Amino acid sequence: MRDNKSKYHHGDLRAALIGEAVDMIADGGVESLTMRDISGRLGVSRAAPYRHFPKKSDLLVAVAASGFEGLRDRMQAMDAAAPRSSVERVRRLGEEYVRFAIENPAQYRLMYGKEALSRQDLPVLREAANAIFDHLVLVIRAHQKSGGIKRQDPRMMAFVAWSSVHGLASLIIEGQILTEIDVDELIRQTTRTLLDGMRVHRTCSTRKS
Amino acid sequence: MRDNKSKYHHGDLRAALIGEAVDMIADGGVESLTMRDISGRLGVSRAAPYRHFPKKSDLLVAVAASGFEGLRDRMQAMDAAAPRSSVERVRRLGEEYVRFAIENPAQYRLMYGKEALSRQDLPVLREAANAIFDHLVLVIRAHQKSGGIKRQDPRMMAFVAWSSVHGLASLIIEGQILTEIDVDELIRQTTRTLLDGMRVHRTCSTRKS
DNA sequence: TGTACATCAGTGAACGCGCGTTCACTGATGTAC
DNA sequence: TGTACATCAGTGAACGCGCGTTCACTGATGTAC
Repeated sequence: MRDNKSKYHHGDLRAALIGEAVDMIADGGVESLTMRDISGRLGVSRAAPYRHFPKKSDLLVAVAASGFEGLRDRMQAMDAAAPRSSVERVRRLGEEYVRFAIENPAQYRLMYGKEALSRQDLPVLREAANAIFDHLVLVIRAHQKSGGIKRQDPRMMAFVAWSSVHGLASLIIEGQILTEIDVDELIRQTTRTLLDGMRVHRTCSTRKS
Repeated sequence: MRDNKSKYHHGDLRAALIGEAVDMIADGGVESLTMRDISGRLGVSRAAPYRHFPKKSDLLVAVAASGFEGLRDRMQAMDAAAPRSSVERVRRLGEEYVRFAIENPAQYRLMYGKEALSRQDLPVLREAANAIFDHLVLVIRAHQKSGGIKRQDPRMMAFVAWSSVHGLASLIIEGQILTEIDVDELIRQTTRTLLDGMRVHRTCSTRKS
């Protein structure tokens, strides 16, 4: 594409920048992404990116946004793949979430961290993140209707579930899990504990508070 | 102390640096901590800190270390406060952990994040972090002996528990929890769900896998 | 179909800033005699 | 108790680097007639 063309006009520098940025932060984290470096890698002058992203943070926002899109697509695809029980839906959603984070650690950090971006002020990112959370709420609500789960505020329960998978994802990403631990097994145990904990406990369980 | 003394020798610049660094990252995050700025705040020349910390990262390590100490002390104090049931011990430990993170967000991020520090290579920090994790394992083991909990690898269960509280702490710290949610209630729900999920489920529960 | 021209996406060099860190130095302190 | 001297913890100025970003510019593209 770029070979048989004059190189003066890149073709789709905007998309190329986002793609390269994703690769770069995947390799060395957000702090390794510099405007000078990314220009060099794409064989373009240092000023060129500024045609598409007036500020560096705008590029980072685009990277985060593409991350949210990717995660949303994966979760929706997973959920639409086959008709399943509501337990199974929640479990698979959680596991897919963790898997995404493991596969895209730096991007995940960018999406849910505070460091590089002030997500609060950015409606675009806010909506993207909310869409994913809302999907979780939806599935949990369905699980509640199926009857095997506590009838509490589904948003509250969604936060509890999110805490669990987000925490697991973070610990893995940040290298806090000891090597001798089987990560796949840990993921299974985590989702299972979560689902057991959300379930209605009948006569045999003595609740504390 | 510094008033009635000559200001040439600071007295305990090392400790003052750590203290001021904690304050600075509490205010504006790790990225707001600069060697120039911290010198100015302590009324000391820019080169002075280098007498005590040859590199900036050494100061950050000290800050993280003091964070681990603080967290460890709080957890041990909480655990030693009064004789309690093993459920209650696990619950309180979890809640105290989250509370520490909420009160010291930037320091917490420094302790368990990868960004600023490469904890892997630093035996000091590694041990400090392990001490805290080991305490959790200890309490979980005790809870297992009391009988109301699954008899799985306690380290695995500790990771599941840690995921839960670390995730909750992270979400709160990073501002991901919607304002309309009652955070205290969320903390309670999270620990309760965790404890319920770890419990042995008898006849009334149909386990999946 | 050919030409004039506005617009757009690049170039290459440079600016300016903030940062970590270093340097030769100097004032204060502790200790041996 | 007083003095000589090694050692330690500061000073103040500067170096050098990498970074985001800007500037006047130029080549390519699309469109009206």
